[in-house]
Amino acid sequence: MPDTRAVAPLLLSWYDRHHRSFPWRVPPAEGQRGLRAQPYHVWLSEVMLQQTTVQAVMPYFERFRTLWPRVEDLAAAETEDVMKAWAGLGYYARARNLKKCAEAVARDHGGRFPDTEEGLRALPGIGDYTAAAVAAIAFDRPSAVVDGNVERVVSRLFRVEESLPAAKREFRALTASITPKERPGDFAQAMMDLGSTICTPRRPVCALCPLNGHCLAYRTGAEIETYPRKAPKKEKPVRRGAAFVARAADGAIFLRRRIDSGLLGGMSEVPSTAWSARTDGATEADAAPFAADWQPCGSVTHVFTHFSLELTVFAADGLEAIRRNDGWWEPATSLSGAALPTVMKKAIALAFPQALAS
DNA sequence: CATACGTGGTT
DNA sequence: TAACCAAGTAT
Repeated sequence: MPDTRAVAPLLLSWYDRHHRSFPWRVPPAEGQRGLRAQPYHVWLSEVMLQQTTVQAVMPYFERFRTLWPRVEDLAAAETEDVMKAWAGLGYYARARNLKKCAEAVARDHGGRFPDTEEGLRALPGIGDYTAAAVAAIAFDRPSAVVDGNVERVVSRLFRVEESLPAAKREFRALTASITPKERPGDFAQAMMDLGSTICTPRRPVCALCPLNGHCLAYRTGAEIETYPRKAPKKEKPVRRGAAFVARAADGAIFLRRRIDSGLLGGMSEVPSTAWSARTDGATEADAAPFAADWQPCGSVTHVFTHFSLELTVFAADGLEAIRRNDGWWEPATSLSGAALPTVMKKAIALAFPQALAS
């Protein structure tokens, strides 16, 4: 077994020299002087970073912080504006829960985030990972912060043979065994930095790792890339459907709002048929939301987490923007700022290449 | 415990 | 290029 006491000092020393800088972070030197990142910023960044890359998150984080500087501002915002600001980041339940969480903090906690893992865990959109991360980073709690990076580091450090997701409990216990009471927030961020820059999924740079002297997988000559062990994945089915992009004479595009639950919940869309597993290849101009001169203009493919979608796109142009109760005509000038998920932007761009240029 | 839930980048 | 991956959560 690795010497669990030796890990944290080595890792923190490495972090002091090699930490990455982000808008939501406080550098370790300032942390040592007692400065802490704002819980609101830590929480916002952690939610955005769930299953999402730092690069993708960066502009969204800055945008949210500008639009809503405090959690009370976010709590008071229009949900539709939050969805618009989140559009393109994916996993839209996060945006809905983000708003609910802000409201709960403002209403039930006087605008202050709970400072314990348990208190945080009870809020919408905050699970085991985020509760532990916010508790450690914002409130100096020695919680076991386990994300995908940490699972990878720990699985190699201790050469864990059990597969994910069954190994979750073991990873949590092992992480707790190396988490220090001093600087737990820096330790958590250091583990994640190590996982994303040194202990990478493929081609890890073990020669530069501050923990290589204690890493069981490294010391025993194991095939390091094969950790963590994972259960085999299921293959993605293909679903098909049709989308109808209607443009008025003034350039407005007809949009609808999807129901709050399920895929792309609460986001905007162009009228579409259901997405089925049907493979007969029929076109369905007759499934259009209203009568018009619908012209087929090709198809777009979009890959979701658990299926691929092939969307046949129909377009109609120069329509009279008659008022309808099942949607609205989004003006050309505001279309690019609408709450449109990427798949819908693809469909609109195929029908009218300049529509989203704005 | 398994499944639903986005998107864009990398290999 | 198909596969894999990225700071997970809710049900």
